[in-house]
Amino acid sequence: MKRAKRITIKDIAEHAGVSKSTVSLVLQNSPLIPEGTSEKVRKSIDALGYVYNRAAANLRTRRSHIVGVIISDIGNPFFSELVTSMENSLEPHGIVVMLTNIAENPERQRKAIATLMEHNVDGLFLSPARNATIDDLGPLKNSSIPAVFVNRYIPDYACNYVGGDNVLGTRMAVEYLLDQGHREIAFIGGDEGSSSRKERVQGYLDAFRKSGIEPPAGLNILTTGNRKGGYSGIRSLLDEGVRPTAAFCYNDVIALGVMLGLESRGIKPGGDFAVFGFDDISEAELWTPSLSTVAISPETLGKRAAALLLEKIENNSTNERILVSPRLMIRESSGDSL
Amino acid sequence: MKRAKRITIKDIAEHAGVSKSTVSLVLQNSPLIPEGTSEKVRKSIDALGYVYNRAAANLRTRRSHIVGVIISDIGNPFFSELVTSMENSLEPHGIVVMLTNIAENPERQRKAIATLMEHNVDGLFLSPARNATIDDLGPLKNSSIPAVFVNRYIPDYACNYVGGDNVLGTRMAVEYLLDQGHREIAFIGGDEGSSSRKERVQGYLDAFRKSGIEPPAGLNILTTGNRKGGYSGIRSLLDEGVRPTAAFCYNDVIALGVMLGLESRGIKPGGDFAVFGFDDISEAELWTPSLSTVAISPETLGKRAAALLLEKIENNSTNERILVSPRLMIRESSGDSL
DNA sequence: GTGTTTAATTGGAACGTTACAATGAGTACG
DNA sequence: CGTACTCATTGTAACGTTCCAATTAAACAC
Repeated sequence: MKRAKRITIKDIAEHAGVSKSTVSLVLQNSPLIPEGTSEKVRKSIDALGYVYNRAAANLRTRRSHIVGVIISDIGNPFFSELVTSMENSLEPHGIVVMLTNIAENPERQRKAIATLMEHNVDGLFLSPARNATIDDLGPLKNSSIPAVFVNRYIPDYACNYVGGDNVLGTRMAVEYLLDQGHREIAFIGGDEGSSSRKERVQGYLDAFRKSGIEPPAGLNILTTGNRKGGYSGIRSLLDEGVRPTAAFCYNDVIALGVMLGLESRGIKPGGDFAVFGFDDISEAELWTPSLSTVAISPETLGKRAAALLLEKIENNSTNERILVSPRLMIRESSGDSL
Repeated sequence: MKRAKRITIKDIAEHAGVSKSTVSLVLQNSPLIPEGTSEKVRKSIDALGYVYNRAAANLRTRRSHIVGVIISDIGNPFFSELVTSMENSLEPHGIVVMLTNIAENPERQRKAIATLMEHNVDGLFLSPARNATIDDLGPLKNSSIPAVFVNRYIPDYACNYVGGDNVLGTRMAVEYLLDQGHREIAFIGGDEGSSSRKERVQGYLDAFRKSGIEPPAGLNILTTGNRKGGYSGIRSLLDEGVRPTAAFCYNDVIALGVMLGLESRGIKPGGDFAVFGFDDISEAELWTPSLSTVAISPETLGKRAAALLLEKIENNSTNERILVSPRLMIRESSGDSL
């Protein structure tokens, strides 16, 4: 079956009795073209069912109107909300999103970057895989294409960055717990090496230090970043006989798992035990008990990131680093004071 | 700032002392090229930091290696899992995904289709907006580009389709509830006009009919498709004084809302009241009580859809309609028999 | 009328790749 | 030694746009 011949600008030029240059000008609605001509051309466009070929135009203009989005783990609702927000902010500018999920795999990240660059993206959002290093940036690292790192960044690599203020957010939450009278506060979850975990631990320690209280020992544990991680994390902690009164969790998903784990041991989160999360994913509010958490709205993050990238695409100036301040969402899971 | 001159196939041809045709052949690792030459070329590629320009190639080959994905609502985890699965199946084929979220808006759907077609996608996945009609397909409807409708389709429009078997799945669930002794079974949620709601209602009625039982009146209500919809839906039903003993919900998200709504009225889902969902999103299993539901795994759906689209891209044959059979996931929320 | 300005239109060279037909250099055969 | 092959390589015309310089047409001033 012969592939149907594509209708091109040239065909519609013939049909309308003008040159292809004129058609091109109409397409970009240039002020040079008087109403009469452009209407004639538009009629031919409808008549022949022409569809614009952006790839061809791209070749000439060096602007693809595509941005790449590389996400470490779309399974996580935080990231899917983030992507949605980016897409929403970009769509009005006629920019379309190429999405790649790398499932925390540096190898895939590398490949994704290469592929997106081959597709000529105008810019790139990158939420790098955990443990990714400069080498996992592939051809991006000595290219001039605008990139914005979101939510995570790569140590020792100068870049545009938009993220929540991890240190501040965690400190606020832990200070809140301290105010409530808690002392044995566990830090649960996340895995080593991620920059944001480091920052959150930092905030956790800062809160103690600023209050002149010695942080408890043996209560800082690593887990995988999903519900199961939180679930088994808290259980193994309890199994060791340690009995904290509160837990600050690396993120909401883990916190939900922690709550399930507590319940499975007959401990009532929000009643007997205070639980704090981080992210404010949409489940947080609707869970029973509702989850107290540090809100860095993925929506704001996406908006800021989009604005920043658009600006960098326009005029590629120096790198910027934007920290959006978190808000404390106090709900049922953090309970009343002791 | 002058935009850095792009390194092209021509530059590396010069550098390697061959013609650009040869370089092109190396790039496609053609068997015509002996090891020596290709190695020489590859060295130049590394040395100059060349990156392949797919848009240019595309112009010649008419294959973009892009597929478009249009999703009615990515906020819904079912769809984000679906997208993830598609992306995973496509990535090994060197195909990249262009994602557009249309937020159930037919206007945006139309625009999305047009934009993706301008970008020359090799194929299209489409989960159409509710109430979308043939007209909302824009240029797609008389184009020959392979499209696969997923999870929803447009009435009276011949197309490739991959979806769960809504009728069967719902019938299985409602038959289960009937077996348990329930008679006053509500059908909650979804909004009118969506084809999948119609099918699920169909299955609901079929179950009654096949058992020779008259379906209850006044228990079939519409809601918005999110948690809030389920929450307020069941509450307003209870407010009217109706007292069903079980609810089949249009989807899991609504079912979770229904459970919250029941609890807010002192009714214990799983104990006093049986709740069934549809979709088996990942929360279903982890909620308390865990949600009984009809599982159409978005992962399988995505895989099947990807396979189908790939095949259609290879050889555009006649339309196919694939229904994947659901599985019943019996968990706590459907309780014990009455 | 002629010359000058302004407004519309157009030809053709890019953009970076691939595909095809053509060329050249070996090698083998009779 | 000429012919016929094979194997590597290459020149060049596409692909569908945009952009620039050039052309034509129309409008105006004197």
